[in-house]
Amino acid sequence: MTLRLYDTATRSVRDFVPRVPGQAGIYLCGLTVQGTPHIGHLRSGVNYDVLRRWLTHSGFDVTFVRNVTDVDDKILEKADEQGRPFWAIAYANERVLAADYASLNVLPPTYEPRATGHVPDMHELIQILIDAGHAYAAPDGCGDVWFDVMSYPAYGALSGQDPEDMRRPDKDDPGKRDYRDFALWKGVKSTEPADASWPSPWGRGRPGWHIECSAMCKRYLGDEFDIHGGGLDLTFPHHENEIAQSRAAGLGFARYWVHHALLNLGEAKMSKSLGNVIDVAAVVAMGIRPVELRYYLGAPHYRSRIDYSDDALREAAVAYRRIEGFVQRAVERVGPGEPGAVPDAFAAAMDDDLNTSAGLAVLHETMREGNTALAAGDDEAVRSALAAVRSMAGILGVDPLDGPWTAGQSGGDLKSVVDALVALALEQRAQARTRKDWAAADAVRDQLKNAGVQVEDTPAGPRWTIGEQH
RNA sequence: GGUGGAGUGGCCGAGAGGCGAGGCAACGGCCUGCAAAGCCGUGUACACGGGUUCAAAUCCCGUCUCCACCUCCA
Repeated sequence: MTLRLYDTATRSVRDFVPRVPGQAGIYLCGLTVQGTPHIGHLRSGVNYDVLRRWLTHSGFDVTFVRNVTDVDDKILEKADEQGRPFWAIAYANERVLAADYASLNVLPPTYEPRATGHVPDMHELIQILIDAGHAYAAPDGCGDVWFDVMSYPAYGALSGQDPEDMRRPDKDDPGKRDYRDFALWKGVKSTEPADASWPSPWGRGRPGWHIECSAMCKRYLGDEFDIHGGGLDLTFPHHENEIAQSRAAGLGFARYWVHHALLNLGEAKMSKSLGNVIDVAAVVAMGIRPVELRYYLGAPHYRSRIDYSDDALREAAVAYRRIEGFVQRAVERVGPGEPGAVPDAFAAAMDDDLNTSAGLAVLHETMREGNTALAAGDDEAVRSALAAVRSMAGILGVDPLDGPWTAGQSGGDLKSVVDALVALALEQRAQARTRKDWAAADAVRDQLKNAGVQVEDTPAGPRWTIGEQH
């Protein structure tokens, strides 16, 4: 079995053949840190984290690079509004992003380069393009450098756009030769802060948006690499421009283009400018834990649009708690064990363009067998179901026993104190039950419930959990 | 106007020519003092209108509705 991925460039599902056998280089367009992330942004991180985990599971040595765009028009705008340095704003937002990713168990990338740290790499690439006749500095000496779109015949191939059909903007930039040309380097303007510009052969300025990705791909993944990912909304112009720049500069660039669908809220994609935004904090305020949010974001296929709703999110949380419940009960019975091999059907689903929904169906079926084994007291079957469930959940990044959600959960001293108190209460309940004094027994259970402790009777005696049912 | 995509049972959500993915909810049953959890069973869904085919949710034609991109955007 080999992984098959949908490649935007060819509009087809293709076998994944790495450039170097056994290795995979992935570049994911990260965020422009002009604000704090919402859950739509986070979907991107989750989707590619699953791709990365699956490749790793499949035996690949994965180099995963996700950039941070830390200087752009909007960040400078915010800096101006707030009277703070642009870099302070960018970095603060980057920290929130990192914390959100961590809370969702999105693994840190192999490297996370920032645009501002790669200005010389960009200059190098821009000079190559100028020398090759694919770029030019604006004749008025303002410092802008433009890419000459019509000099690159394949322009539009990735996104299926015909340059002839492209809308002409209302106002043309006077420095451009053609309205389709895009900026490689932006000359500093008098209104912009001095600390947001860098020297260059064409005058002080800052990076055009697209060039940073081309430069960082080259630096960390080489002239040609395996997979370039990003949101569907980046296909044009961003990725189209990246290809044009890189190929025009003689680089092989990405061999596969993977785009994930967006998350909509109320008939439009979630975005700050529309104000239809939900972030991790808002989700947590609903009583949904980050792991449950991850399950929600990762369960639909990555190329399917998610129409966000509170109800769907809550439902996903319930589904996840079922998995968690099985794992807890199984662990109580046979111990955590180790994540084991993945069922063939799961592997087939994942190899089929990362069909996480079909994979989840396999997980649920395995879990049902595990529950049956639990009821039958077949420890061997419980062990193997647990191992399989854990490894499948692990690939999706939601193994209940592995992730930031397990940190501090054992609770140390507090846990043993609670354990003792609950045991005391359960002992009274047991005595009441022996007397068949159901009212007294149920009163104990109800009181525990009010305190946040759920009691369930099992063949092996009562077990209790804290605060999972809602 | 151009480009790409979507409309699946009460809800979420896979599938893409032929045995009803999976989850949530509901109902019936088993288990239980009761409950919870779990297990078993029940639903004949594929926007609409035509067509191709022995067979269509899946292919073709047309219609409607929606989304994304063509400007910054995960």
